[in-house]
Amino acid sequence: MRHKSFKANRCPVARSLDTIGEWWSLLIVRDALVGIRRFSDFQKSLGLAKNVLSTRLKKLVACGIMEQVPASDGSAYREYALTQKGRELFPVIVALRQWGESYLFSRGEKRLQVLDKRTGKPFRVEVQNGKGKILTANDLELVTVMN
Amino acid sequence: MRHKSFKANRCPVARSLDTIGEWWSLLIVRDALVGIRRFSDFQKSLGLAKNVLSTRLKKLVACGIMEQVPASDGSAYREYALTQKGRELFPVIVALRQWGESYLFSRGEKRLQVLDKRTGKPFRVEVQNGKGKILTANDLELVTVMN
DNA sequence: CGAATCTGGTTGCATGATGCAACCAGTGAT
DNA sequence: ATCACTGGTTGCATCATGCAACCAGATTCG
Repeated sequence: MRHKSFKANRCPVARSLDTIGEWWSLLIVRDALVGIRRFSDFQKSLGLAKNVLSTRLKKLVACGIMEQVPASDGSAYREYALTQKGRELFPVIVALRQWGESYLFSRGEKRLQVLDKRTGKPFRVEVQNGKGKILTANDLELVTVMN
Repeated sequence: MRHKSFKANRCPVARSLDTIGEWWSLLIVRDALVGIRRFSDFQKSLGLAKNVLSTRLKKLVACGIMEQVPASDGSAYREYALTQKGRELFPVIVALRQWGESYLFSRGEKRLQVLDKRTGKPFRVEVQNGKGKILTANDLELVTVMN
């Protein structure tokens, strides 16, 4: 049985997961964010089966997160590049990274990190209200709105 | 063949997805964040098979994201509550929500939204460096650090 | 108190998704 | 001209998911 789709769900979180919640999808976006562009490089970096990579890339292209572009080295091959829609998954990746750093590494373990190119300092994500006040899970209230 | 585990991966994003990247897991956390606590309420809200819900909840408890606590109404039943580790997935959920709101709804479509309880205004997540400057995907550089 | 119902699951089964290996056409390098 | 690399596709075995049936203990109803 195919697993359920959340495409028609009213909740944006569910729709997002429907689009990029499959195994590997967000890791492909993560790799793309740090500059990986070619099929074989994604495969080497991620170590996933080629058929699955193929399926995932097709879906990412189909939903406008990535696009196929001519290779940057002038060869006849093509590369995969993030669209604006794909680049805006950046906060999702950073939020996952931040949580993983906090809770899933033991002391002394090596880990990869991203830094601000300019300052060399790590990133943070914060949830804020309009005024720049930092919010936590206790501050939320649920409503339905029209787009 | 069982799908690959990222438990030993150096990348925090991969480890996070290993922990909460399965179908339904983040939606369970989303529901828990807005106050759902009981098995049957999760099932009603999500519409997933009971055996899968059972499996997911067990895993979430096993990895310290949720815990079983006595029912708040004094009955003999037990409820599921988020731990601190679970509540700190809040920015991940908000980031997914924000992206979904931007890209996955047509004009005029109804959608659920979360608001700041106090001000009634929507949340935003922002990626910042230490100084409060807002960053995008172009500002990042990848390094390996020791914990 | 006894029966019905609700809660929180478990078990079996059919089907879809994933990983692996083999294969293949077009491109590029020698 | 040949040989390897790139970017896949196809087939197969196994695992995960959804669905339905079932079940034990707690609660409610009469």
